[in-house]
Amino acid sequence: MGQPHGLGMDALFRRLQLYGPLEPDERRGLEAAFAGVRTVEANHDLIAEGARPAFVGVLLDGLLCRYKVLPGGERQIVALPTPGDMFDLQGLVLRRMDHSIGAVARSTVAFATLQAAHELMDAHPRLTALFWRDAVVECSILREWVVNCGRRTAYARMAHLFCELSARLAAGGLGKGGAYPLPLTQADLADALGLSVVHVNRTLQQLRAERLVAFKGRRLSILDRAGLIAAGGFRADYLHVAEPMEGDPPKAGKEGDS
Amino acid sequence: MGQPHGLGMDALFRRLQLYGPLEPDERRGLEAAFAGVRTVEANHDLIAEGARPAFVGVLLDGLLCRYKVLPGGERQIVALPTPGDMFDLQGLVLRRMDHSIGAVARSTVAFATLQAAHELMDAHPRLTALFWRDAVVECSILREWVVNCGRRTAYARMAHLFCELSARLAAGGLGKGGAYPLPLTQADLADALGLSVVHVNRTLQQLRAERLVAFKGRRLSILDRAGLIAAGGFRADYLHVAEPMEGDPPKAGKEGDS
DNA sequence: CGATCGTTTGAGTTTGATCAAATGTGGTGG
DNA sequence: CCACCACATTTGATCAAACTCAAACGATCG
Repeated sequence: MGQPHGLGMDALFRRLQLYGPLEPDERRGLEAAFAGVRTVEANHDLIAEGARPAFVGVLLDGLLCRYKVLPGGERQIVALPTPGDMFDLQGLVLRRMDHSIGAVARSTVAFATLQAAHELMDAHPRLTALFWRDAVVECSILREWVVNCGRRTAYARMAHLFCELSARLAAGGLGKGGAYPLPLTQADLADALGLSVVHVNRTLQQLRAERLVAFKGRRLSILDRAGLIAAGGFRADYLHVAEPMEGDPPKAGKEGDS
Repeated sequence: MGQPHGLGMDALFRRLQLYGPLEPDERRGLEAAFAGVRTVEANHDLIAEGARPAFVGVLLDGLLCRYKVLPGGERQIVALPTPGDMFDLQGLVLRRMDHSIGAVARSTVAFATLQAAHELMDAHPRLTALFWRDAVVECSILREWVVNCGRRTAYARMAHLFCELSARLAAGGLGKGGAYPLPLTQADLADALGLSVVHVNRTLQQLRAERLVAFKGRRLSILDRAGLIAAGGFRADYLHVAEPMEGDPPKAGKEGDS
Protein backbone atom coordinates (compact mmCIF):
# COMPACT_ATOMS: atom_id res chain seq x y z
CA MET A 1 0.00 0.00 0.00
CA GLY A 2 2.86 2.28 -0.72
CA GLN A 3 1.21 4.57 -3.25
CA PRO A 4 -2.56 4.39 -2.94
CA HIS A 5 -3.20 7.95 -3.99
CA GLY A 6 -1.77 9.02 -7.30
CA LEU A 7 -2.04 12.10 -9.32
CA GLY A 8 -5.03 13.53 -7.53
CA MET A 9 -3.20 13.75 -4.24
CA ASP A 10 -0.30 15.45 -5.98
CA ALA A 11 -2.76 17.93 -7.40
CA LEU A 12 -4.09 18.56 -3.92
CA PHE A 13 -0.60 19.19 -2.56
CA ARG A 14 0.15 21.51 -5.42
CA ARG A 15 -3.01 23.42 -4.67
CA LEU A 16 -2.39 23.73 -0.96
CA GLN A 17 1.15 24.86 -1.61
CA LEU A 18 0.01 27.89 -3.51
CA TYR A 19 -0.31 29.47 -0.14
CA GLY A 20 3.00 28.29 1.25
CA PRO A 21 5.09 25.14 1.25
CA LEU A 22 3.69 22.15 3.10
CA GLU A 23 5.73 20.71 5.94
CA PRO A 24 6.62 17.05 5.46
CA ASP A 25 4.53 16.08 8.46
CA GLU A 26 1.56 18.07 7.22
CA ARG A 27 1.86 16.10 4.04
CA ARG A 28 2.09 12.84 5.96
CA GLY A 29 -0.85 13.89 8.10
CA LEU A 30 -2.95 14.52 5.03
CA GLU A 31 -2.06 11.21 3.48
CA ALA A 32 -2.78 9.40 6.71
CA ALA A 33 -6.12 11.11 7.24
CA PHE A 34 -7.26 10.53 3.67
CA ALA A 35 -6.44 6.86 3.97
CA GLY A 36 -9.66 5.46 2.56
CA VAL A 37 -10.10 5.14 -1.18
CA ARG A 38 -13.33 4.46 -2.95
CA THR A 39 -14.53 4.17 -6.52
CA VAL A 40 -17.83 5.64 -7.63
CA GLU A 41 -19.55 4.68 -10.85
CA ALA A 42 -20.75 7.31 -13.29
CA ASN A 43 -24.12 8.82 -12.45
CA HIS A 44 -23.99 7.63 -8.89
CA ASP A 45 -24.20 10.01 -5.97
CA LEU A 46 -21.50 10.35 -3.39
CA ILE A 47 -23.85 12.15 -1.10
CA ALA A 48 -27.35 13.48 -1.57
CA GLU A 49 -28.99 16.72 -0.59
CA GLY A 50 -30.34 16.58 2.93
CA ALA A 51 -27.85 14.00 4.17
CA ARG A 52 -25.51 14.55 7.08
CA PRO A 53 -21.99 14.45 5.72
CA ALA A 54 -19.80 11.84 7.40
CA PHE A 55 -16.65 12.21 5.36
CA VAL A 56 -14.35 14.71 3.78
CA GLY A 57 -13.07 13.75 0.37
CA VAL A 58 -10.47 14.48 -2.23
CA LEU A 59 -11.10 13.57 -5.82
CA LEU A 60 -8.19 11.53 -7.08
CA ASP A 61 -9.38 10.71 -10.56
CA GLY A 62 -12.48 11.26 -12.64
CA LEU A 63 -15.00 14.06 -12.57
CA LEU A 64 -17.64 14.99 -10.02
CA CYS A 65 -20.50 17.43 -10.08
CA ARG A 66 -22.29 19.34 -7.37
CA TYR A 67 -25.87 19.86 -8.34
CA LYS A 68 -29.28 20.88 -7.18
CA VAL A 69 -32.63 19.70 -8.47
CA LEU A 70 -35.63 22.02 -8.61
CA PRO A 71 -39.17 20.93 -7.76
CA GLY A 72 -39.96 20.75 -11.48
CA GLY A 73 -37.12 18.29 -12.01
CA GLU A 74 -34.70 20.72 -13.66
CA ARG A 75 -31.14 20.13 -12.62
CA GLN A 76 -28.46 22.75 -12.25
CA ILE A 77 -24.86 21.76 -11.84
CA VAL A 78 -23.17 24.30 -9.59
CA ALA A 79 -19.61 23.02 -9.63
CA LEU A 80 -17.43 20.48 -11.40
CA PRO A 81 -14.74 19.26 -9.01
CA THR A 82 -11.67 17.99 -10.84
CA PRO A 83 -8.84 15.80 -9.52
CA GLY A 84 -7.16 17.44 -6.55
CA ASP A 85 -10.33 19.20 -5.44
CA MET A 86 -11.57 18.61 -1.96
CA PHE A 87 -15.26 18.20 -1.44
CA ASP A 88 -17.62 17.93 1.48
CA LEU A 89 -15.27 20.14 3.38
CA GLN A 90 -18.39 21.95 4.43
CA GLY A 91 -19.29 18.81 6.31
CA LEU A 92 -16.73 19.93 8.86
CA VAL A 93 -18.69 23.03 9.51
CA LEU A 94 -22.30 22.45 8.44
CA ARG A 95 -24.57 19.60 9.36
CA ARG A 96 -26.69 19.10 6.29
CA MET A 97 -25.95 18.95 2.62
CA ASP A 98 -27.91 21.56 0.70
CA HIS A 99 -26.91 19.99 -2.59
CA SER A 100 -25.87 16.62 -3.96
CA ILE A 101 -22.53 15.46 -5.20
CA GLY A 102 -22.46 12.90 -7.96
CA ALA A 103 -19.92 11.32 -10.23
CA VAL A 104 -20.10 12.44 -13.85
CA ALA A 105 -17.72 9.68 -14.82
CA ARG A 106 -16.33 6.74 -12.89
CA SER A 107 -14.19 8.36 -10.25
CA THR A 108 -11.91 7.45 -7.41
CA VAL A 109 -11.88 9.49 -4.25
CA ALA A 110 -9.85 9.47 -1.06
CA PHE A 111 -11.74 10.23 2.07
CA ALA A 112 -11.23 11.02 5.73
CA THR A 113 -13.72 10.73 8.54
CA LEU A 114 -14.83 14.00 10.04
CA GLN A 115 -13.01 13.04 13.20
CA ALA A 116 -9.77 12.36 11.39
CA ALA A 117 -10.09 15.68 9.62
CA HIS A 118 -10.66 17.52 12.87
CA GLU A 119 -7.69 15.80 14.47
CA LEU A 120 -5.61 16.68 11.46
CA MET A 121 -6.49 20.33 11.82
CA ASP A 122 -5.81 20.26 15.54
CA ALA A 123 -2.41 18.75 14.92
CA HIS A 124 -1.59 21.13 12.08
CA PRO A 125 -3.50 24.35 12.63
CA ARG A 126 -2.10 25.84 9.47
CA LEU A 127 -4.08 23.31 7.47
CA THR A 128 -7.24 24.94 8.76
CA ALA A 129 -6.19 28.11 6.99
CA LEU A 130 -5.46 26.16 3.84
CA PHE A 131 -8.87 24.51 3.91
CA TRP A 132 -10.39 27.88 4.49
CA ARG A 133 -8.53 29.21 1.53
CA ASP A 134 -9.98 26.39 -0.49
CA ALA A 135 -13.50 27.46 0.43
CA VAL A 136 -12.69 31.04 -0.48
CA VAL A 137 -11.45 30.06 -3.92
CA GLU A 138 -14.54 27.95 -4.36
CA CYS A 139 -16.53 31.09 -3.69
CA SER A 140 -14.60 32.93 -6.37
CA ILE A 141 -15.36 30.26 -8.90
CA LEU A 142 -19.01 30.28 -7.97
CA ARG A 143 -19.15 34.03 -8.42
CA GLU A 144 -17.83 33.58 -11.91
CA TRP A 145 -20.47 30.95 -12.55
CA VAL A 146 -23.14 33.41 -11.51
CA VAL A 147 -21.70 35.90 -13.98
CA ASN A 148 -21.58 33.20 -16.60
CA CYS A 149 -25.20 32.16 -16.23
CA GLY A 150 -26.45 35.67 -15.60
CA ARG A 151 -24.77 37.78 -18.21
CA ARG A 152 -23.11 35.75 -20.93
CA THR A 153 -24.63 34.35 -24.11
CA ALA A 154 -24.76 30.61 -24.60
CA TYR A 155 -21.77 30.82 -26.90
CA ALA A 156 -19.58 32.81 -24.53
CA ARG A 157 -20.81 30.79 -21.61
CA MET A 158 -19.69 27.52 -23.09
CA ALA A 159 -16.38 28.92 -24.23
CA HIS A 160 -15.82 30.26 -20.75
CA LEU A 161 -16.51 26.94 -19.12
CA PHE A 162 -14.07 25.20 -21.43
CA CYS A 163 -11.42 27.78 -20.58
CA GLU A 164 -12.01 27.40 -16.89
CA LEU A 165 -11.73 23.64 -16.95
CA SER A 166 -8.62 23.84 -19.04
CA ALA A 167 -6.99 26.27 -16.63
CA ARG A 168 -7.99 24.32 -13.56
CA LEU A 169 -6.81 21.01 -14.94
CA ALA A 170 -3.55 22.55 -16.07
CA ALA A 171 -3.03 24.03 -12.62
CA GLY A 172 -3.43 20.56 -11.20
CA GLY A 173 -0.88 19.20 -13.64
CA LEU A 174 -3.42 17.56 -15.95
CA GLY A 175 -4.67 18.14 -19.44
CA LYS A 176 -1.52 19.46 -21.01
CA GLY A 177 -1.27 20.30 -24.65
CA GLY A 178 -4.59 21.93 -25.37
CA ALA A 179 -6.69 18.84 -24.85
CA TYR A 180 -8.20 17.30 -21.78
CA PRO A 181 -10.60 14.53 -20.81
CA LEU A 182 -14.12 15.87 -20.46
CA PRO A 183 -16.54 13.01 -19.86
CA LEU A 184 -19.64 15.22 -19.87
CA THR A 185 -22.63 14.47 -22.04
CA GLN A 186 -24.31 17.36 -23.75
CA ALA A 187 -27.10 17.01 -21.22
CA ASP A 188 -24.58 17.48 -18.41
CA LEU A 189 -23.19 20.47 -20.19
CA ALA A 190 -26.70 21.87 -20.46
CA ASP A 191 -27.22 21.49 -16.74
CA ALA A 192 -23.91 23.15 -15.99
CA LEU A 193 -24.60 26.09 -18.28
CA GLY A 194 -28.28 26.61 -17.63
CA LEU A 195 -29.22 25.78 -21.22
CA SER A 196 -31.35 23.20 -22.98
CA VAL A 197 -29.72 20.15 -24.53
CA VAL A 198 -30.74 21.20 -27.99
CA HIS A 199 -29.21 24.59 -27.61
CA VAL A 200 -26.03 23.11 -26.22
CA ASN A 201 -25.77 20.97 -29.29
CA ARG A 202 -26.15 23.96 -31.57
CA THR A 203 -23.79 26.12 -29.62
CA LEU A 204 -21.22 23.36 -29.67
CA GLN A 205 -21.55 23.15 -33.42
CA GLN A 206 -20.93 26.85 -33.60
CA LEU A 207 -17.76 26.55 -31.54
CA ARG A 208 -16.67 23.74 -33.82
CA ALA A 209 -17.52 25.69 -36.94
CA GLU A 210 -15.35 28.54 -35.67
CA ARG A 211 -12.58 25.95 -35.23
CA LEU A 212 -12.17 26.86 -31.59
CA VAL A 213 -12.61 23.40 -30.12
CA ALA A 214 -13.23 19.77 -30.94
CA PHE A 215 -15.31 17.65 -28.62
CA LYS A 216 -15.11 13.98 -29.46
CA GLY A 217 -14.84 10.82 -27.46
CA ARG A 218 -15.19 12.34 -24.01
CA ARG A 219 -12.29 14.65 -24.76
CA LEU A 220 -12.13 18.34 -25.41
CA SER A 221 -9.43 19.68 -27.67
CA ILE A 222 -8.76 23.36 -27.78
CA LEU A 223 -7.86 24.20 -31.35
CA ASP A 224 -7.58 27.95 -30.95
CA ARG A 225 -6.84 28.95 -27.39
CA ALA A 226 -6.70 32.67 -28.00
CA GLY A 227 -9.95 32.52 -29.91
CA LEU A 228 -11.66 30.52 -27.20
CA ILE A 229 -10.49 32.91 -24.50
CA ALA A 230 -11.79 35.82 -26.51
CA ALA A 231 -15.09 34.10 -27.20
CA GLY A 232 -15.63 33.43 -23.51
CA GLY A 233 -14.21 36.70 -22.23
CA PHE A 234 -12.09 34.54 -20.00
CA ARG A 235 -9.66 35.94 -17.47
CA ALA A 236 -8.04 33.42 -15.17
CA ASP A 237 -7.55 35.70 -12.16
CA TYR A 238 -10.58 34.40 -10.27
CA LEU A 239 -9.08 30.93 -10.10
CA HIS A 240 -6.24 32.20 -7.92
CA VAL A 241 -3.87 29.58 -9.18
CA ALA A 242 -1.02 31.48 -10.76
CA GLU A 243 -0.79 33.67 -7.68
CA PRO A 244 2.93 34.39 -7.31
CA MET A 245 4.36 33.35 -3.98
CA GLU A 246 5.35 36.60 -2.38
CA GLY A 247 6.29 39.34 -4.75
CA ASP A 248 7.98 37.57 -7.62
CA PRO A 249 6.98 38.42 -11.18
CA PRO A 250 4.18 36.41 -12.80
CA LYS A 251 5.73 33.96 -15.17
CA ALA A 252 4.53 34.43 -18.70
CA GLY A 253 3.41 31.61 -20.94
CA LYS A 254 1.57 29.79 -18.18
CA GLU A 255 -1.81 30.26 -19.78
CA GLY A 256 -1.27 32.06 -23.03
CA ASP A 257 0.30 29.62 -25.46
CA SER A 258 -0.78 26.20 -26.55
CA MET B 1 -17.22 55.71 22.31
CA GLY B 2 -19.18 53.24 24.35
CA GLN B 3 -21.42 51.86 21.61
CA PRO B 4 -19.93 52.59 18.22
CA HIS B 5 -21.28 49.48 16.56
CA GLY B 6 -24.99 48.97 16.84
CA LEU B 7 -27.30 46.49 15.27
CA GLY B 8 -24.91 45.22 12.66
CA MET B 9 -22.47 43.96 15.21
CA ASP B 10 -25.28 42.23 17.06
CA ALA B 11 -26.25 40.58 13.83
CA LEU B 12 -22.66 39.41 13.40
CA PHE B 13 -22.60 37.93 16.89
CA ARG B 14 -25.89 36.24 16.30
CA ARG B 15 -24.49 34.75 13.12
CA LEU B 16 -21.28 33.51 14.66
CA GLN B 17 -23.17 31.98 17.54
CA LEU B 18 -25.09 29.69 15.27
CA TYR B 19 -22.08 27.46 15.53
CA GLY B 20 -21.64 27.75 19.28
CA PRO B 21 -21.79 30.45 21.94
CA LEU B 22 -19.14 33.14 21.81
CA GLU B 23 -16.89 33.54 24.83
CA PRO B 24 -17.02 37.02 26.33
CA ASP B 25 -13.40 37.64 25.45
CA GLU B 26 -13.96 36.49 21.87
CA ARG B 27 -16.69 39.05 21.71
CA ARG B 28 -14.44 41.72 23.17
CA GLY B 29 -11.68 40.72 20.79
CA LEU B 30 -14.00 41.12 17.83
CA GLU B 31 -15.19 44.51 18.97
CA ALA B 32 -11.65 45.66 19.58
CA ALA B 33 -10.37 44.42 16.24
CA PHE B 34 -13.26 45.97 14.33
CA ALA B 35 -12.65 49.29 15.98
CA GLY B 36 -12.72 51.49 12.90
CA VAL B 37 -16.03 52.68 11.53
CA ARG B 38 -16.56 54.26 8.17
CA THR B 39 -19.47 55.51 6.14
CA VAL B 40 -19.72 54.89 2.42
CA GLU B 41 -22.03 56.79 0.16
CA ALA B 42 -24.37 55.03 -2.21
CA ASN B 43 -22.79 53.93 -5.48
CA HIS B 44 -19.29 54.25 -4.14
CA ASP B 45 -16.87 51.36 -4.08
CA LEU B 46 -15.36 50.03 -0.92
CA ILE B 47 -12.78 48.16 -2.90
CA ALA B 48 -12.34 47.57 -6.60
CA GLU B 49 -11.44 44.51 -8.61
CA GLY B 50 -7.70 44.08 -8.86
CA ALA B 51 -6.91 45.90 -5.62
CA ARG B 52 -4.99 44.33 -2.74
CA PRO B 53 -7.35 44.14 0.19
CA ALA B 54 -6.07 45.92 3.29
CA PHE B 55 -9.02 45.51 5.60
CA VAL B 56 -11.61 43.08 6.76
CA GLY B 57 -15.05 44.56 7.25
CA VAL B 58 -18.43 44.00 8.80
CA LEU B 59 -21.44 45.76 7.42
CA LEU B 60 -23.21 47.52 10.26
CA ASP B 61 -25.95 49.29 8.39
CA GLY B 62 -27.00 49.74 4.78
CA LEU B 63 -26.60 47.43 1.82
CA LEU B 64 -23.54 46.41 -0.17
CA CYS B 65 -23.09 44.54 -3.40
CA ARG B 66 -20.31 42.41 -4.75
CA TYR B 67 -20.18 42.71 -8.50
CA LYS B 68 -18.20 42.03 -11.61
CA VAL B 69 -18.16 44.01 -14.83
CA LEU B 70 -17.74 42.31 -18.20
CA PRO B 71 -15.67 43.74 -21.04
CA GLY B 72 -18.85 44.87 -22.76
CA GLY B 73 -19.83 46.88 -19.69
CA GLU B 74 -22.53 44.51 -18.42
CA ARG B 75 -22.58 44.26 -14.67
CA GLN B 76 -23.50 41.22 -12.65
CA ILE B 77 -24.08 41.49 -8.94
CA VAL B 78 -22.93 38.27 -7.32
CA ALA B 79 -23.86 38.93 -3.70
CA LEU B 80 -25.78 41.41 -1.57
CA PRO B 81 -24.19 41.62 1.88
CA THR B 82 -26.67 42.73 4.52
CA PRO B 83 -25.96 44.07 8.01
CA GLY B 84 -23.98 41.58 10.05
CA ASP B 85 -22.23 40.15 6.99
CA MET B 86 -18.48 40.17 6.93
CA PHE B 87 -16.79 41.03 3.71
CA ASP B 88 -13.28 41.04 2.36
CA LEU B 89 -12.61 38.09 4.59
CA GLN B 90 -10.94 36.64 1.53
CA GLY B 91 -8.39 39.38 1.93
CA LEU B 92 -6.99 37.31 4.76
CA VAL B 93 -6.26 34.52 2.40
CA LEU B 94 -6.04 35.91 -1.15
CA ARG B 95 -3.99 38.79 -2.38
CA ARG B 96 -6.10 40.33 -5.11
CA MET B 97 -9.75 41.15 -5.39
CA ASP B 98 -11.36 39.40 -8.32
CA HIS B 99 -14.49 41.49 -7.94
CA SER B 100 -15.55 44.84 -6.59
CA ILE B 101 -17.57 45.69 -3.53
CA GLY B 102 -19.75 48.75 -3.64
CA ALA B 103 -22.43 50.35 -1.53
CA VAL B 104 -25.93 50.10 -2.94
CA ALA B 105 -27.13 52.59 -0.36
CA ARG B 106 -25.28 54.75 2.12
CA SER B 107 -23.75 52.25 4.50
CA THR B 108 -21.66 52.13 7.60
CA VAL B 109 -19.04 49.46 8.04
CA ALA B 110 -16.70 48.45 10.83
CA PHE B 111 -13.30 47.34 9.75
CA ALA B 112 -10.18 45.69 11.06
CA THR B 113 -6.72 45.75 9.55
CA LEU B 114 -5.50 42.45 8.19
CA GLN B 115 -2.95 42.38 10.98
CA ALA B 116 -5.55 42.92 13.67
CA ALA B 117 -7.66 40.17 12.13
CA HIS B 118 -4.74 37.76 12.08
CA GLU B 119 -3.89 38.58 15.69
CA LEU B 120 -7.51 38.07 16.62
CA MET B 121 -7.49 34.63 15.08
CA ASP B 122 -4.21 33.75 16.74
CA ALA B 123 -5.62 34.78 20.10
CA HIS B 124 -8.91 32.99 19.55
CA PRO B 125 -8.34 30.08 17.21
CA ARG B 126 -11.96 29.13 17.31
CA LEU B 127 -12.81 32.33 15.46
CA THR B 128 -10.87 31.00 12.49
CA ALA B 129 -13.35 28.17 12.28
CA LEU B 130 -16.22 30.62 12.53
CA PHE B 131 -14.81 32.76 9.74
CA TRP B 132 -14.33 29.64 7.71
CA ARG B 133 -17.92 28.72 8.35
CA ASP B 134 -18.89 32.11 7.06
CA ALA B 135 -17.10 31.45 3.80
CA VAL B 136 -18.78 28.07 3.49
CA VAL B 137 -22.22 29.57 3.93
CA GLU B 138 -21.33 32.21 1.37
CA CYS B 139 -20.59 29.36 -1.01
CA SER B 140 -24.00 27.86 -0.34
CA ILE B 141 -25.69 31.11 -1.15
CA LEU B 142 -23.68 31.49 -4.31
CA ARG B 143 -24.68 28.01 -5.40
CA GLU B 144 -28.28 28.99 -5.01
CA TRP B 145 -27.62 32.11 -7.07
CA VAL B 146 -26.22 29.94 -9.85
CA VAL B 147 -29.38 27.86 -9.73
CA ASN B 148 -31.43 31.02 -9.73
CA CYS B 149 -29.78 32.52 -12.79
CA GLY B 150 -29.38 29.21 -14.57
CA ARG B 151 -32.70 27.50 -14.19
CA ARG B 152 -35.44 29.78 -12.91
CA THR B 153 -37.71 32.07 -14.89
CA ALA B 154 -37.51 35.79 -14.29
CA TYR B 155 -40.62 35.63 -12.18
CA ALA B 156 -39.41 32.83 -9.93
CA ARG B 157 -35.96 34.32 -9.82
CA MET B 158 -37.16 37.60 -8.45
CA ALA B 159 -39.50 35.98 -5.97
CA HIS B 160 -36.64 33.81 -4.81
CA LEU B 161 -34.34 36.75 -4.26
CA PHE B 162 -36.99 38.55 -2.22
CA CYS B 163 -37.44 35.45 -0.09
CA GLU B 164 -33.73 35.08 0.45
CA LEU B 165 -33.27 38.66 1.53
CA SER B 166 -36.24 38.44 3.84
CA ALA B 167 -34.89 35.29 5.46
CA ARG B 168 -31.39 36.65 5.81
CA LEU B 169 -32.51 39.94 7.27
CA ALA B 170 -34.85 38.18 9.66
CA ALA B 171 -32.01 35.90 10.75
CA GLY B 172 -30.01 39.01 11.56
CA GLY B 173 -32.87 40.42 13.57
CA LEU B 174 -33.95 42.94 10.95
CA GLY B 175 -36.94 43.38 8.72
CA LYS B 176 -39.60 41.90 10.93
CA GLY B 177 -43.21 41.83 9.97
CA GLY B 178 -43.10 40.99 6.31
CA ALA B 179 -41.46 44.21 5.17
CA TYR B 180 -37.87 45.24 4.97
CA PRO B 181 -35.77 48.08 3.57
CA LEU B 182 -34.56 47.29 0.08
CA PRO B 183 -32.78 50.29 -1.38
CA LEU B 184 -32.16 48.68 -4.77
CA THR B 185 -33.12 50.38 -8.01
CA GLN B 186 -34.68 48.27 -10.71
CA ALA B 187 -31.38 48.50 -12.53
CA ASP B 188 -29.61 47.01 -9.52
CA LEU B 189 -32.21 44.31 -9.37
CA ALA B 190 -31.59 43.60 -13.03
CA ASP B 191 -27.88 43.23 -12.42
CA ALA B 192 -28.49 40.91 -9.49
CA LEU B 193 -30.90 38.71 -11.41
CA GLY B 194 -29.22 38.67 -14.80
CA LEU B 195 -32.15 40.41 -16.48
CA SER B 196 -32.72 43.64 -18.38
CA VAL B 197 -34.17 46.64 -16.61
CA VAL B 198 -37.28 46.57 -18.74
CA HIS B 199 -37.93 42.97 -17.95
CA VAL B 200 -37.38 43.57 -14.26
CA ASN B 201 -39.99 46.28 -14.39
CA ARG B 202 -42.52 43.99 -16.02
CA THR B 203 -41.77 41.08 -13.76
CA LEU B 204 -42.17 43.32 -10.76
CA GLN B 205 -45.53 44.41 -12.04
CA GLN B 206 -46.49 40.80 -12.32
CA LEU B 207 -45.51 40.11 -8.72
CA ARG B 208 -47.53 43.15 -7.71
CA ALA B 209 -50.49 42.10 -9.78
CA GLU B 210 -50.44 38.73 -8.04
CA ARG B 211 -50.48 40.66 -4.77
CA LEU B 212 -47.35 38.90 -3.59
CA VAL B 213 -45.26 41.97 -2.83
CA ALA B 214 -45.25 45.73 -2.83
CA PHE B 215 -42.07 47.60 -3.67
CA LYS B 216 -42.32 51.28 -2.93
CA GLY B 217 -40.03 53.83 -1.40
CA ARG B 218 -36.95 51.65 -1.09
CA ARG B 219 -38.94 49.12 0.88
CA LEU B 220 -40.19 45.70 0.04
CA SER B 221 -43.39 44.48 1.64
CA ILE B 222 -44.29 40.86 1.42
CA LEU B 223 -48.04 40.70 1.09
CA ASP B 224 -48.37 36.96 0.65
CA ARG B 225 -45.45 35.10 2.09
CA ALA B 226 -46.65 31.63 1.22
CA GLY B 227 -47.41 32.73 -2.30
CA LEU B 228 -44.01 34.32 -2.73
CA ILE B 229 -42.23 31.24 -1.43
CA ALA B 230 -44.20 29.09 -3.84
CA ALA B 231 -43.53 31.45 -6.73
CA GLY B 232 -39.80 31.36 -6.08
CA GLY B 233 -39.56 27.72 -5.15
CA PHE B 234 -37.79 28.93 -2.06
CA ARG B 235 -36.40 26.61 0.59
CA ALA B 236 -34.35 28.27 3.28
CA ASP B 237 -32.06 25.34 4.06
CA TYR B 238 -29.15 26.65 2.02
CA LEU B 239 -28.87 29.71 4.26
CA HIS B 240 -27.93 27.53 7.22
CA VAL B 241 -29.43 29.95 9.69
CA ALA B 242 -32.10 28.01 11.51
CA GLU B 243 -29.63 25.20 12.10
CA PRO B 244 -30.58 23.76 15.48
CA MET B 245 -27.78 23.78 18.01
CA GLU B 246 -27.10 20.14 18.62
CA GLY B 247 -30.02 17.85 18.13
CA ASP B 248 -33.04 19.80 19.24
CA PRO B 249 -36.12 19.86 17.02
CA PRO B 250 -36.45 22.64 14.44
CA LYS B 251 -38.79 25.21 15.82
CA ALA B 252 -41.75 25.80 13.60
CA GLY B 253 -43.06 29.21 12.69
CA LYS B 254 -39.61 30.69 12.18
CA GLU B 255 -40.09 31.23 8.48
CA GLY B 256 -43.60 30.13 7.68
CA ASP B 257 -45.90 32.81 9.06
CA SER B 258 -45.90 36.53 8.59
C1' DC C 1 -37.88 75.31 -12.75
C1' DG C 2 -34.86 72.71 -15.32
C1' DA C 3 -31.88 68.67 -14.67
C1' DT C 4 -31.21 64.19 -13.45
C1' DC C 5 -32.32 59.80 -12.33
C1' DG C 6 -35.56 56.11 -12.05
C1' DT C 7 -39.74 53.97 -13.67
C1' DT C 8 -43.04 52.76 -17.10
C1' DT C 9 -44.94 51.71 -21.75
C1' DG C 10 -44.93 50.22 -26.61
C1' DA C 11 -43.15 47.87 -30.66
C1' DG C 12 -40.22 44.78 -32.80
C1' DT C 13 -36.46 41.40 -32.52
C1' DT C 14 -33.56 37.75 -30.81
C1' DT C 15 -32.10 34.16 -28.09
C1' DG C 16 -32.91 30.14 -26.44
C1' DA C 17 -36.79 26.67 -25.17
C1' DT C 18 -39.93 23.09 -26.58
C1' DC C 19 -41.65 19.28 -29.22
C1' DA C 20 -40.88 15.63 -32.22
C1' DA C 21 -38.32 12.67 -34.83
C1' DA C 22 -34.15 10.89 -37.14
C1' DT C 23 -29.57 9.42 -36.88
C1' DG C 24 -25.28 7.64 -34.54
C1' DT C 25 -22.83 4.76 -31.29
C1' DG C 26 -21.39 1.61 -27.92
C1' DG C 27 -22.36 -2.37 -25.56
C1' DT C 28 -24.69 -7.01 -24.90
C1' DG C 29 -26.26 -11.33 -25.91
C1' DG C 30 -27.35 -14.70 -29.30
C1' DC D 1 -20.66 -11.19 -36.58
C1' DC D 2 -25.12 -9.47 -36.26
C1' DA D 3 -29.38 -7.84 -34.08
C1' DC D 4 -30.84 -5.21 -30.81
C1' DC D 5 -31.16 -1.91 -27.14
C1' DA D 6 -30.26 2.11 -24.62
C1' DC D 7 -28.46 6.29 -24.79
C1' DA D 8 -26.44 10.37 -26.96
C1' DT D 9 -26.33 13.44 -30.72
C1' DT D 10 -28.34 15.87 -34.40
C1' DT D 11 -31.93 18.15 -37.17
C1' DG D 12 -36.22 20.66 -38.20
C1' DA D 13 -40.10 23.46 -36.98
C1' DT D 14 -42.47 26.25 -33.90
C1' DC D 15 -42.98 28.99 -29.74
C1' DA D 16 -42.14 31.94 -25.84
C1' DA D 17 -39.24 34.41 -22.69
C1' DA D 18 -36.51 38.01 -22.42
C1' DC D 19 -33.83 41.71 -24.90
C1' DT D 20 -33.32 46.08 -27.42
C1' DC D 21 -34.58 50.50 -28.83
C1' DA D 22 -37.11 54.52 -28.16
C1' DA D 23 -39.79 57.53 -25.84
C1' DA D 24 -42.80 59.22 -22.17
C1' DC D 25 -43.70 59.87 -17.54
C1' DG D 26 -42.64 60.72 -12.56
C1' DA D 27 -40.06 61.86 -8.73
C1' DT D 28 -36.43 64.39 -6.30
C1' DC D 29 -33.16 67.98 -5.70
C1' DG D 30 -30.46 71.95 -6.02
